[in-house]
Amino acid sequence: MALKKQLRDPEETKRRIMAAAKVEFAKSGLGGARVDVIAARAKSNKRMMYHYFGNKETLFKLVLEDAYANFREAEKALELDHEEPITALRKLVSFNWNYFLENPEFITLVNSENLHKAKHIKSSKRMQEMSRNFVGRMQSLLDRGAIAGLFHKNLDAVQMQISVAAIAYHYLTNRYTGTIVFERDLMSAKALKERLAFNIQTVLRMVCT
Amino acid sequence: MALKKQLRDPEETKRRIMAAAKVEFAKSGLGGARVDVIAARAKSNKRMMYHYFGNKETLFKLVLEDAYANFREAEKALELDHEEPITALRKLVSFNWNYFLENPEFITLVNSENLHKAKHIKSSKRMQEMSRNFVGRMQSLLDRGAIAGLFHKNLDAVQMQISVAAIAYHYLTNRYTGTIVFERDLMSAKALKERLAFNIQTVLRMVCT
DNA sequence: ATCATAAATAACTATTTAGTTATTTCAAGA
DNA sequence: TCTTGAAATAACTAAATAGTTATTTATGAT
Repeated sequence: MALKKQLRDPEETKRRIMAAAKVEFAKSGLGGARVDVIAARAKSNKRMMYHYFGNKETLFKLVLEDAYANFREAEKALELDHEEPITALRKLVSFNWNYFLENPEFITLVNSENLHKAKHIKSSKRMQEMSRNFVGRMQSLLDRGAIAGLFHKNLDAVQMQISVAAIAYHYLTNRYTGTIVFERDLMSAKALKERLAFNIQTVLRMVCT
Repeated sequence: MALKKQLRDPEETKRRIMAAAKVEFAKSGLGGARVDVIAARAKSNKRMMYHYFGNKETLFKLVLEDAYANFREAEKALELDHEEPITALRKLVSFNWNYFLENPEFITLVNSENLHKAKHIKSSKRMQEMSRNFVGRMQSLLDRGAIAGLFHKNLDAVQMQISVAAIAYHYLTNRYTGTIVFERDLMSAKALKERLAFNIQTVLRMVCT
């Protein structure tokens, strides 16, 4: 009876609260999120949230760390060190695009944290550990490309990471105002396909000799 | 006595409320902003805010439209049609960077509006009018560059506008989480100078033959 | 079986908040 | 100088909200 639903299951309850909080924080930001909404969505209650997480901001911090962890894990799973540099870069640009597209809550959580000047993760050990190898992977990709004579030398890995994220993230986070400003449906299947192709082209033009 | 401060000055009161609202909305987002704080900062009171603006969301809409108007006006004032294409593009990239740097409230206001799926400006005539010529200016810049044989042909002006904004906006809006993720001070004078140079290089590599 | 403990729930509270009412103050035109 | 309408203010209210208290209920160890 491994699948029997327990009436009392602290781990499962915590998980449900975290999942509900992620939805609510993503939809309304930290300031706009309501703990009653989180409790109701989790099919739990406020007392459980305060019991397991202490307060709203701690819950937000854990949800955000979790979102970063998922993103970093997914990126690591690409295993791009085994790919030819140009293929690896194409895959990395596509990965960023698809991840932000499929996980829009990541974007709004990060935006919300920046509105609060990153106070929740400022001294988070877990965040630091997650980020460590992240730039390193881009650096070794750029190094391999440079050695092969494919890429420019001395490209800054941090600037590249930020730019690869930027051209995907910015398009998607500002999709709503963008639709008005540009009087164009930025989210049609055709538009999305075109933007991804444009982004790949952009990054290759940035790095290729 | 043109400078004499009037005790009753509806235009000046409206202006003060708008200015105060801009600060508060930029700092806390629409959801986190407090009308009491706006009234106090404006050295006015809530009743005046409700009298002149009706409600919090209408005030937000006007503040946001105003922020866009200022941005568009500043861009138009560059008068890039008289510049040689590459110089014009350099100036446009620099303008975007400096504007976002010097007007951080523009970024947070736009982020807040996107969290709300652009509901406040969705049917704003004023927004549409402001945006009209904006893409056109990029298009004519790209056309002039292409005709001179300097730029690639058939570059999409909308994709270019989004990308030029993205590489500046994303770096600056995510400055706080970025500082943690990259374990690097992204806002030192040196870092800012380097990023601007990197962005100019990026855009030139995107478009130049 | 029963007992101790942790999980779960609902009802409650103190505070905050957007928006309103009632009242006072100023200034321009008659 | 008096009157009138708009500008300004302060005190208020109803609803919402983060966090708490009091209580019940299930479960695993003995």
